[in-house]
Amino acid sequence: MTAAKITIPPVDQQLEVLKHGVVDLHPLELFRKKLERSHATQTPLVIKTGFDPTAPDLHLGHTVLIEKMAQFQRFGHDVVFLVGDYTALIGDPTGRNSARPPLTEAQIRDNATTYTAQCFKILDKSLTRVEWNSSWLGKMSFNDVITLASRYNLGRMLERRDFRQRFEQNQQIALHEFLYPLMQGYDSVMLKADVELGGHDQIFNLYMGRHLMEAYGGMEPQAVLTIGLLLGLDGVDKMSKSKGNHVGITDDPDDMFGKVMSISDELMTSWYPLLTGKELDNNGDPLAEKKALARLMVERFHTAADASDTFVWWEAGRPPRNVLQVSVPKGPLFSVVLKAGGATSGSDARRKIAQGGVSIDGERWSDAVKEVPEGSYLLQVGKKWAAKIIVS
RNA sequence: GGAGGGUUGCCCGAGUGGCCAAAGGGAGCAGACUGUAAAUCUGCCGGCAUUGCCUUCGUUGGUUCAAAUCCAACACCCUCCA
Repeated sequence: MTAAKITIPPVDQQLEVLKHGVVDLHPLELFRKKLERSHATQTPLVIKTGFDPTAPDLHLGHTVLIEKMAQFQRFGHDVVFLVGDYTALIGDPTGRNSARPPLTEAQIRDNATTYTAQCFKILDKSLTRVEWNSSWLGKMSFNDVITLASRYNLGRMLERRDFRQRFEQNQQIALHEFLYPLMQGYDSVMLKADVELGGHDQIFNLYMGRHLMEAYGGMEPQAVLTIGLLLGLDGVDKMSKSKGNHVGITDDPDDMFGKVMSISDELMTSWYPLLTGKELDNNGDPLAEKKALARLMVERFHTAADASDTFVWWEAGRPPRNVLQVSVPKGPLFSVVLKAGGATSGSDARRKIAQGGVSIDGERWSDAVKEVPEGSYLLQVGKKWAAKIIVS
């Protein structure tokens, strides 16, 4: 154990922090008992959290969970970042109404590498144990799989809402999808997990871990702890990269700031406590609160300097950055816009011009075929794009 | 093995012979407005082009003056019965 130097504090001190933001902590008594034993013997608990490397980047939704892991870590526990590289071959059916397309092993490798690197923006790398579940799942024989599968039954599998719905609606459920929860549960057996953390939608899979730990030779089952899910920017669905409603933790500062600024006031009330661990002051100025949150996020995943830089940029009305210098041949306006990179096609350029989105040296041009004379200008297309052009 | 349903633009989804570059929604883009990249409103939303032209509705071929729409074969997907 690498965490041996940290003193594990008394139970109540830990519980107070660990319970914050938790949706479900079950069974509480068992959890308490584990903490007590751990404190008494100064033996870290094994805290398991699995991540599916199905998309290459972590987003704010993941970070809520990772923050929770960090809390356990600060209390001296043995935090395991489990890369579900093998389970990713199947794809978690959670929340899905159809089977996921399989990923190639190479994709999974790449994704997992960036995942683990990104999570160390929050976790202490030296205290984090990274495990890959292919290291045991990949070695199982068909016999082992049969044994595993025999520990559960169809009826209980169909208790799970995703499966039941798909089953009742006559949608396809590929047989291997049933294996997913079993595999995730088996990970807990192999890790001898004391606690598994997950998003609240993972509840079925987490309980599977408890079930299998008991089924495999009567281990003490893990406690499960679920976290509220962070909604996506749309305020409707859970944040996910595939829905495109996410804030990636590698998003550049401007983008990150802007995305946070775009959320509704209503969404703010659920985001704020999840991301800051503090309650939102409902009497505060909503705009100022949101700017503060946006700034905090940039600071957390970039630097304080980035955060203040972005803030200044935002307050200045978001002038275009990275104004490139481009040389373009003389010609009609639409072709200049296209060649300077301000439009994706000639038609696109014409549209933008017609709609009043194009200006040269601050003056709006509306005639797409008017010749731009030789010289150098500042070309702006829309509010976010600009280039210094040299027409020759 | 048998029966049936499906494949439309970035996504979802109408469209069953001409009025279809293809309804509607979402996303996106431009503009207006605004405490906000929220909400709302307006317009755009295949490509080339200074009137017009070219390519698109799973693939290939066919019928027709004319096809996303009809026919045939093929591919892929799904459902039901066994």
